[in-house]
Amino acid sequence: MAMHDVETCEDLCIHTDRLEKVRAGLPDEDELYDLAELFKVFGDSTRIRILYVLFQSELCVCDLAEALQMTQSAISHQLKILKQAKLVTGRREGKSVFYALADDHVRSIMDQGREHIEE
Amino acid sequence: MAMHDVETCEDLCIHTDRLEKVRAGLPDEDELYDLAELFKVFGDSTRIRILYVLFQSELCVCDLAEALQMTQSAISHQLKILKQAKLVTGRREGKSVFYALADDHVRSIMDQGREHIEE
DNA sequence: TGTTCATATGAACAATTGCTCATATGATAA
DNA sequence: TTATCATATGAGCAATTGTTCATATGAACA
Repeated sequence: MAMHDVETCEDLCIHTDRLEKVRAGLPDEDELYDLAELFKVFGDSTRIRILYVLFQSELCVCDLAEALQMTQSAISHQLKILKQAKLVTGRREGKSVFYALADDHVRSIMDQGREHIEE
Repeated sequence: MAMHDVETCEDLCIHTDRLEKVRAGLPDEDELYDLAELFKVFGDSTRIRILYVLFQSELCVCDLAEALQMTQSAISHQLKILKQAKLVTGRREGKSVFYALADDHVRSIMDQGREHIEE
């Protein structure tokens, strides 16, 4: 047999019919990338904790820092990421900025996650 | 006023009543950590693409590598992570190992994510 | 048995990430 | 205005992560 592409295994292993269907059914590359970026935001325990705290009450940055026993700066950096992902919203009130969950998707995504963990 | 804890902001900012309720309502530290770990698994576009491919058909490692145009080694490493998170299962058939989605949580978590992105 | 082939895995490296520290911004109050 | 206070942000660093490369494992078959 002649030399074949080193990136792929033997012909017997490749199920060409399946691969065609699979490629056709895949969403856009961009959409999958964005989806991964979204889950990356959920993939940090500090941010998860912030979101869970906001489930219960909107809070200012300072209160969040106190609740989670973390630096104001650390919280602020993470809030920026959460805001960019449209998971939280900020509302200015005097000197403080109060943060709250942006919508119900946040809650349902996290609920699904917990269900999976509990098996 | 006497010197106060530099880690917290002024007393006026701390909403003690809210903080107490919030702390009481938080899930275990461990559970939140595990949840973040789960989302971390979804937070990579290679793994997201693997999962989407497996939505449509179970495939062996070699086929996955071909479908996503990636090294067998890279795919294998990622499959290990997906398997540890119980998102996929492996089934040996001769020399090949066929991977499939572990359960329906995977699909619903990703659907929720896509809904959020589409706004 | 020994060979082949699909898969798994350890080490190494580059890229990314979360925190800290210092400082900037921007609103409030004197 | 100037001072104060809550928040935002840039630079730097340590830790984590995804890929590659080389090699190990383990099942099938001669």
